[in-house]
Amino acid sequence: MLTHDQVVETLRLKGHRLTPQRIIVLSIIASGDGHMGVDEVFRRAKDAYPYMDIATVYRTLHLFKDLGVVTEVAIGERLHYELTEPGDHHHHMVCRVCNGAFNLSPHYLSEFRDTLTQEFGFEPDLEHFSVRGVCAECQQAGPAKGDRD
Amino acid sequence: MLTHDQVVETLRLKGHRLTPQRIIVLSIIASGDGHMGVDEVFRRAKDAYPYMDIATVYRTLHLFKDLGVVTEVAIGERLHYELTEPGDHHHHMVCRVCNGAFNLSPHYLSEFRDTLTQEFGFEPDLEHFSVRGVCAECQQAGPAKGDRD
DNA sequence: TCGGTAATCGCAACCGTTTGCAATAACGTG
DNA sequence: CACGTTATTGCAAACGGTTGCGATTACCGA
Repeated sequence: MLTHDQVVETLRLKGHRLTPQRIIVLSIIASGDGHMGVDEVFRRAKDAYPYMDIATVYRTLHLFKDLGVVTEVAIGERLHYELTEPGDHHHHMVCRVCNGAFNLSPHYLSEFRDTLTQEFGFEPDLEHFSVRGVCAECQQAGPAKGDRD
Repeated sequence: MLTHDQVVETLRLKGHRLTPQRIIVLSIIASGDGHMGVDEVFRRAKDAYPYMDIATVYRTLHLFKDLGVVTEVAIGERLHYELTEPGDHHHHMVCRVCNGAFNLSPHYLSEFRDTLTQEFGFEPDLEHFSVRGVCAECQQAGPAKGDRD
């Protein structure tokens, strides 16, 4: 997991300013133990700094994403964010029942990528690939209730 | 491709009403030669019937999707719709440069699905899978200009 | 053919997210 | 350390999409 200092360094290197708002958003994401929704980041950020605006949270998260500092994960319809783990690039399987996110090694996608490239010359964007479905646990717990959406 | 009568029959069977608005939306999608964005459906529908509301278009498209009459395709950030081709269930590769949508046989995904199921017990939702990327043509045309987004 | 009833509609308000803009403030330079 | 430049902010308006609601209307049965 990236350290606070590494993130600060990344900002400086790319010529971005180190504002209190960015530090707050960063520390909030770092303090969570996994992916976090925009609304939760905003709520906590506003606690820490009442003038914080939701637009700033969005802009900061997008900046961090572009810098590779945070990773975007689609949970249900909403995007969540987590600190990037350098050297542990992975995709996600997201359970539509419990909203749990499970890591998926890129290795499982390389075959698929190769097929598309070779068969169709199509170069897929798979960097932030995630696939929805139902995890093993929820399949055992849920089927009696009728496979509803 | 589904015929007008087949769609009407599907509506009746499930107890949905055959309103002018639904007929208009249906005929608009049927008249296009591929996927169509919500805004285009709305524009044409309003031409045909000026009171047409965007909410009605959305509700109608969602209904048609639930009934399996139309298929939803994610083009860029927006959803597009096309008449379902029964017996020709396929996925899409969508080019992020030209926004073209190319069909992808389910066969190319079955291996991926099996892997997830066997390795993780995860049952992925792949019915409306689509993958973004760059098509062969745009790769040849574009690289000189710098692989921008 | 004519109601009665519930599905559907148009409208307006709302949601989460993005964008334009003027005010603010981070940071390099002198 | 003070200054000027310019990225960044907070705010408000706009965006695409959804939802609640009262008015309308398709459809069934009499």
